[in-house]
Amino acid sequence: MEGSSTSSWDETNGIKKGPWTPEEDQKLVNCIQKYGHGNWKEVSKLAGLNRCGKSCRLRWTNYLRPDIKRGTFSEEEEQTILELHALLGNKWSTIASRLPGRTDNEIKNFWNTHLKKKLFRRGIDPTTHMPRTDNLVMNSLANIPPDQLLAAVNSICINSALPCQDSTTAIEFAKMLYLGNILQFLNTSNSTHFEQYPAPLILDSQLEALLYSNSTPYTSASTSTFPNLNVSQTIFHPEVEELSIKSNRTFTQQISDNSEYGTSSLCNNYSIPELVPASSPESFTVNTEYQTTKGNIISPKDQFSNSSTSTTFDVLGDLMDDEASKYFWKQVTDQDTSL
DNA sequence: AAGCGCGGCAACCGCAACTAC
DNA sequence: TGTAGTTGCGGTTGCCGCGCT
Repeated sequence: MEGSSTSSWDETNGIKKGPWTPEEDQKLVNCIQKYGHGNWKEVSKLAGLNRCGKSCRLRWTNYLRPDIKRGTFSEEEEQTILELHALLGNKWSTIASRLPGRTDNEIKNFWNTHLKKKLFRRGIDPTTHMPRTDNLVMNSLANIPPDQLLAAVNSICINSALPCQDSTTAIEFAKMLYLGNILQFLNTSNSTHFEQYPAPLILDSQLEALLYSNSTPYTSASTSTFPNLNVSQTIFHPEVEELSIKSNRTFTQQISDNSEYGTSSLCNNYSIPELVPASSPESFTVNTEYQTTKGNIISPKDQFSNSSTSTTFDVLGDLMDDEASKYFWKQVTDQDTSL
């Protein structure tokens, strides 16, 4: 690598590469303060640096410029980056021009190391800013009629329990809430309103605390509403019940509060945009051809692998139980609350 | 204490766009 | 109009520090 002491020199041109020393920085700053930076090749010469002009420019613009703001990104900056990236894509310099004191390189790094992962964990494809369809969750959801899926999620929210010690069941609950959020997103987003992101997961820190607290579960298992889901029904702990109901209201209320996206509207009109494949730029355009009443979501065969011959709850059951999805759901429960 | 793996970030590379002649 | 030089941009690399075992 160029950074090591032995490889910091371009053997063919005698040009130094790699990390800058404080002395080099000082030379460059002094030179630019004195002469400005019209021609970077000249700057390098005048400063007495054995660096190419390009390297000098990079060092100045990304590190030495006096107006550079360093440190962690604020919430506002983060939001701006998300919004601009949804609109512009990887136009880092353009995004940087909207964030005073931030460089394109800094924003790019921040995106690649933090924001991309953050969106990914929220079930959003970082490239398209649309719900991800590259996983089992979305593939399975695509084959479930929206009204049945909505009913299923609502029913699960009402009928399921929140055991406090069993992490497996905690994951089960996370699945339900996650599905709810996906549905919520699908019903409130559209291709032109790029600022819209999924509402923060219902699985907030307060709920998480309850899920993982050491209190004894109120218990106990009875028949699940959904045979294939294997979700045990237990009696609510009063505190948990309150939160669960609140969570459920958060989900359903937002739908019913807005007549345009009301439950009836959802069920009758299927105002759910067609799912899009992950990471394909052309998928920015949301297909607005919706389903006919009671019909399955029709997805191109090359997009979704699951057959639609199974029942709603078979598919949902598979989704909930499939071993392959364990890692995904573990991530949801482990990391979503840190968003 | 040492080894290992991983994430963050500075810096480089290659290509495209721009400018001057 | 063609060419060479310069600048800007986005993708990629690899060092470094930190946490874990």
